[in-house]
Amino acid sequence: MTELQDRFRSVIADLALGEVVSYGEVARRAGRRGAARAVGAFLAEHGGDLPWWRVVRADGRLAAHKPTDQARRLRSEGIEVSGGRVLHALPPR
DNA sequence: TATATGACGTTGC
DNA sequence: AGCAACGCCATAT
Repeated sequence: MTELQDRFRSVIADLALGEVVSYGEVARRAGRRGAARAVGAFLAEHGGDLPWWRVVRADGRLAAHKPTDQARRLRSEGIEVSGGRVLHALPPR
């Protein structure tokens, strides 16, 4: 586990219930602005014990591989999901 | 070193 | 809204 991965893990582990952030936001909070893809790569192997479902794309779309599972988990936390998108927040900027 | 890849992001058409 | 190009960062080969 590299130090960068450790920071990613920390940021994601600290996400509160119902708190949804983008991959880019996670990278930013970890001090690696722009490393959104790296966040995805990290979750791909060490995402087992982390709340990976609270991480979505910048436009609100859900993760590409397990969208249904993610939608189910998000809804169980009170977050509205429709058309594979999180409505709640994430307005374009 | 160099190239390819992907749970991404932005911009422009 | 949807799509295609790039750009970007870390890894794997």
